[in-house]
This record gives sequence, structure tokens and C-alpha cells, in this order.
Amino acid sequence: MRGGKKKGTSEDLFDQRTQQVLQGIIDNFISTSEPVGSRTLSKTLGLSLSPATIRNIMSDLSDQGYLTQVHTSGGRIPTDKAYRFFVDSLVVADKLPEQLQKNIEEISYQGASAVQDLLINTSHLLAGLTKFASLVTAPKTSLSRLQHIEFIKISGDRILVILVTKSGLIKNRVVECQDQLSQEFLNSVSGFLNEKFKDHSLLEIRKQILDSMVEDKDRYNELLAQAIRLGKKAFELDQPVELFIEGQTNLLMNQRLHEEESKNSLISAFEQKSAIMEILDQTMENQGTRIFIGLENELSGLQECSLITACYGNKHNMLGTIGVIGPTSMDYRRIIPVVDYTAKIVSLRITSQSYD
Amino acid sequence: MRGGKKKGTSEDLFDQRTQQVLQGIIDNFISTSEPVGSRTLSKTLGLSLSPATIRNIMSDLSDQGYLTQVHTSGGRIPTDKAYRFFVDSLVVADKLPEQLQKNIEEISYQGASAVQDLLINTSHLLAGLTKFASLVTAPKTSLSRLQHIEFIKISGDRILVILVTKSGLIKNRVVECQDQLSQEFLNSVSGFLNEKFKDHSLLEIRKQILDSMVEDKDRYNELLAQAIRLGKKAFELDQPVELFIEGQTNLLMNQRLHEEESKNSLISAFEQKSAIMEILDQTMENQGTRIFIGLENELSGLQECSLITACYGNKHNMLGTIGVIGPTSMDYRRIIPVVDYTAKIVSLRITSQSYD
DNA sequence: ATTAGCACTTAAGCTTGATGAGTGCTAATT
DNA sequence: AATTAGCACTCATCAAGCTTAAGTGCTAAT
Repeated sequence: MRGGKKKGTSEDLFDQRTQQVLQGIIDNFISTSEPVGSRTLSKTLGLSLSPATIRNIMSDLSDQGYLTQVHTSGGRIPTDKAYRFFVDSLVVADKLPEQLQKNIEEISYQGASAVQDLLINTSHLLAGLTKFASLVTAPKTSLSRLQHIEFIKISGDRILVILVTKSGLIKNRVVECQDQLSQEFLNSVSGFLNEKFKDHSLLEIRKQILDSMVEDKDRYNELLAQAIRLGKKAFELDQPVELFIEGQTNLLMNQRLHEEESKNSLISAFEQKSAIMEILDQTMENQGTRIFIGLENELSGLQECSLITACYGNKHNMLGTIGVIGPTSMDYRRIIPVVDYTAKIVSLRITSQSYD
Repeated sequence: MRGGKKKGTSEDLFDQRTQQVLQGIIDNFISTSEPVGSRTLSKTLGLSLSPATIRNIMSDLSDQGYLTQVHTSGGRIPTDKAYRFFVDSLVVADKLPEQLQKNIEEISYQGASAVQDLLINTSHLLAGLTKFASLVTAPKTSLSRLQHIEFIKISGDRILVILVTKSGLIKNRVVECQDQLSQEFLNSVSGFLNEKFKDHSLLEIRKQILDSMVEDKDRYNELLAQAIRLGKKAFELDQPVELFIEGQTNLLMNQRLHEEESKNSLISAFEQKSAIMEILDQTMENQGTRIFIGLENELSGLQECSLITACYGNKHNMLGTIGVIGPTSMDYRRIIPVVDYTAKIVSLRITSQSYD
């Protein structure tokens, strides 16, 4: 819960000048990473105000929790609250420079014929453009709907299962099978499964198969029985957290996070992939770009960072999320449009590759 | 240069005591990362030698290039040459503690049905056990021999190509195709290719296909023509450097590499994946564990590190390489057996999963 | 309402000196 | 001849004291 605008009094509604000062401090801090003082501000800011006046304003801002001092003297730095205000008042994000647009559009033109490759490319691109860490989740398999399933016998007792989802994801796994099944037989099994389950979600299919196993225990029909047995193996929940992270080293080398301790907690945060997944999953509920600043992050290791996410999807659904993790003092005006536009392009590409 | 033991040739053959001193310095430095001085050594070393004597010995070792001083006073540290000597004289590597053996043997028992998964698991395990960065290369596709190829029509103009190699690698890619081909037709194409090319190396297949294209330009045979056309797409060289790296952050957080500069050069080294691949490929020539210490590394970013590699393979061939990158002052006695044993286990697993 | 002026605070940079671990050399000891 | 004790010397590290520059809050003048 944030942004209590109109809280009791008009605590958060400052006049234009105050806002400009806050803006100035944030801008200054984002570009220098140094605490900014009244003198500097009086010079850099366009307004002709003396340091003293600015001091008064800054004092007010401190009282309201928008600024803090690292030490008694030595300038002030913006708090999470300040960034939040700043971001919220960014009504229109900057337009993305054309060069960047082009860079982003190039995604997937380098041999990304499969969705997985597209996502890896995206992750790489985001890390490169932002110089922070990037996150990309793959479309949730269990919610995807079946496009095609195929069994290929590759040796006496091994069968390769290939599973293509509507969203364009291709999965393969090898299952072992004690019975000797001929390729012809496997074909009829996959034919059966395709016919029966095409367009159903994998989750649903799994459930139906498990139900069938109870019902048809007696196995009067050999094909059906094998289909169910193979199907069970094929659709077994194998969800090795599908999350691509790149550029962690970027972030660690970033001069703005110098304390050894915060670096370590960041690393351990990255190791909790499933926790990150969960957070990203939540962002899928409402589409559009979302921003989590500092303490707004649930994961403790990220509480000195900001997370910017956006969803991608096709005509029907949001499928996954892309995001960037950087220092709270990142250049939001630049990063937000990058994430935003990248999500758009990924959506576009994935639409052209998915099968509904 | 004092007491130059028989100078001329035998520069490197020191008596037992000298060797013990060197050993002591290396051990000490490996465990503390601090320069070690004569006093400390006189105490920790079992021999009852006065610091002065030890100083003399150390002075000799310095002359011969086995030790250097970071500054005039303040102890000495081993050079690459010292580590090299140390490693070479490790005739028998330590036996691996049973617990570790078990850990390693667990590789692949967590849902690694495919070779790719096995390799990812391996990489993860190595990074975890050593706390350094791990490298794992996938079997070279182009040298692998064909086990099975299959085409699956997944939408009007898209065909999924699945390629299984003898070594157990599974590759899939989607190709687009302007002609409308029925699944039956695709089956006969794959049947044809399987029959004709089974057991041939992919490289060879590619060459033969290209040759055929020249020969059979006139396409008297529709099946053959399509087979060649599809085959060309399927076997096109798509070798997105198959190298798994993990634990880079481990290495960067490692206190032994503190200079900002060396960290940056390390990161850029990791970015040159193809250069790393090349080095690892070279190690496949002679099997067994190989060790590159400091400047012995060709890649400049790694010249403050040591690289330890070992190959894995099946009955017939060496297929790929696994390795670890850590500081030159790593605990070789511990790390070498880990890499060694891991390679053995990977070989074992991959043998049980490959098809020859 | 704004600003100038002033006393106060503090991080960072600099010098200084003491400490301690280490060195090389030489002379005494074994 | 090999080893060791002794000594003068080097140098990183640390703490103490000092200065500087940038900043702050407050009050009184504009």
C-alpha cells in the first residue's frame, strides 16, 4: 500500500517549486550518486534561489520523508518515497531514442526460431542495454494449451516425448519404458492424445489423465491404457523454474552498490529463483509496467534495489514477464521505456510464433 | 645468489628441505591468502629451523623465481612457477572424501533425463562444491553421429525438426517452409534421411547434402528434392556456442581477487565464450585432468586465475570438457580430485544415455 | 517571503609517529 | 660449512591530530 495522496492533510502536495527542487535532487543524485547539497543545487537548478532558501525547502522535504542525510553535513539523498513520487509523476515516459528502438527490434532476428531462444535473446539484450540484471520468465507451461504431442522411439526402451504448446514452447524429455513399443504403436498413441487433448491446458490434461487412471483400471483397451500410461509420464509436472537471469555481474560491479553485505544478500536473492518467479508471476495480474522501489520489494535481498517489470503475451493471454533489477537510484526515465518497449516487441514476436 | 646448488642445469632440483619450505609457504598462503614470512614459517613448519635459515632458503627460492615479495618487507607469496611445481609434484591427488563422492554421484538423479540437463546439473554442482566458476561444454554437435531425425508439422508452414545424436543430445528447431507438406510426406522424408544418414556425423551429412544439391539440381525425384531441401535446413550449422558457465559471482565475491581491474578483465573474459570454448576444445586432445596456472592461460582475463579441466566421453570418444576457474591460490589438492571425479561420473552417466 | 551571515558539524585528506612483521647482512656458534 | 643470533633497515598499517571544504540550522536583516 503506497501513495496515500490526500492523506489527512496535504502532506504530499507541495507547490511547484518544492517539486522542482526534489526533481533536481533526484536528477542530480541519479547522475552522480553523490549526496547533493544546497549550494550545488542552487547553481544547477535553473531557478534563481539562494542556497538558504533551498535549505529551507530541503528541510521541509526531509521532514516529510523524501530526503535523508547520510551524515549531519554532506548533502541529502532521495529516499524510496522520493523515487516513488518521482516515478508516479512521470506521466509520460520519455520516448525511446530510435537507435534503442532498433536495437530492441533486432531481438529474435538472430536465429531465434523457437520461443526459448527469443527469451534468452531478450534477457541478454535487456542486461546489455541497461547494464543491470535482467529477468525473463518463460510462459507458464501448465497453463499453456496443447498444440501437439509426439513420441519418438530412439532406442529399445527409450522414448522421446515432444510437446509443443500453443504459445510456441517446445519441450522434450526422454522417458524410459519397459514394454517394447513399436513406432507405429507410438504414433497411434500420440494421434489419440492429440485428438483428445488438443487445445486443452496441460494442467487440465494432467488432471484428466489421472482421473482416467482410476476409472479405466481394468484396461480393456490396450491402446487407451498405454496412451494413459505414456501420457502420464509425458505430462508429469516437470517445471524446472523457467527463469532466465543475466547480468548479475553487471549489477555487482555497479559502483552504486558497494557494501559487501548488500552484495551478498543480492546474490542470495538471485539464488532463490522460485521466490523471484513468484514475484514476477504476481505482476502478471495487471498488465503494464510495474515498478518496485527499494523496500517495496518483498524479497529482502532486493530491498536496496528497484525492480521494473512488464508483461508480454499474445492476443489471448499474458504469458510471462520481463524485468530489470538495478539500484534504486537508476535512471528511471531511461530504463522504464526500455523495459516497456522490449515487452511490446516480445509480445509481437511471440504472437507471430504461437499457434492460436 | 648464494649456495647455487650445482647451478647450470639442475636449477629446479632442490633438496628436500627447500622443497618442504616451499610447500609450507604454498600451504600457508593457500589457506590464509596473506604473504608468509620467515618467522611464521619457522613456527608452523614442523622442522626446527630458525627464521634466519628459512630466510636464506626463501632468498634462494626468490632468486629462482618461485617466490615474490609484494613489498620490501611483509613476507613472500608463491609465483605461478611455484604452483606449477607444487601441482606437478602432487603425484597422487588426495582421495576424495566419501561425502563429496556421494554428492557428485547424485548428479543427474534429479530429473536429468536428457544430456543437456545432466550438463547443467554438472555445472551447478561444480560451482557449488568449489565455490568458484564452473565451465561445461556440450558434446560437439557437428562431430556427433546421427541417431534419429524427425519432422513434425506444427502449423501450416512451420515444421519442427528434431535431431537426436548418438551421444544423446537432443536438438530442436523450427523451420518455415513455403510448400504445404503433409505429415505423411514429412514422415517419408525423415525415413529416407534416417536410413541414408544414420551413424554418419552431422558434419559429414551436411557436406553430402550440399554436394547432392549440386548434383541433383534437376530434381527428377520430388521426395529426394524435398529431403535435401529440408535436410539442408535441418543440418545447417547452428552452433550457438554450447557452453554452460556458472558461479561467476562466486569468483567475483572471492576475497582473493580484490583489484577492481582484475575483476573487470575476468568479466570480459567470461563474455568471450567462444574463446573459452576454443581453449576447452584444445584440452580434449589429451584426456585426463589438465591444469593451467596464471600466465599459462592464453586468455588474458584469466591470467590471475587457474583453470582446471577434465574431459568426459563415452566408450568411443571424448565428447566434451568440464572445468573450474579459480584464483591461482586455490586449494589444488581439493579441487583437482573434485574435477577429476566429476568428469568420471559424467562419462558414466552419458554412456548410459547415449546410443552406441 | 527571501536572503545574508554566522556558528556548528562532519567526511575526507594530510601529516606524523609508533608498531610490528619482515628483510639482508655479518659475525658468532656449532 | 651450515646454522643461528643480532642488528640495522624497510615498509604497510594504524591511530592521532590537523586542516579543508561542503554542508547544515538558525536568526536577523532585507
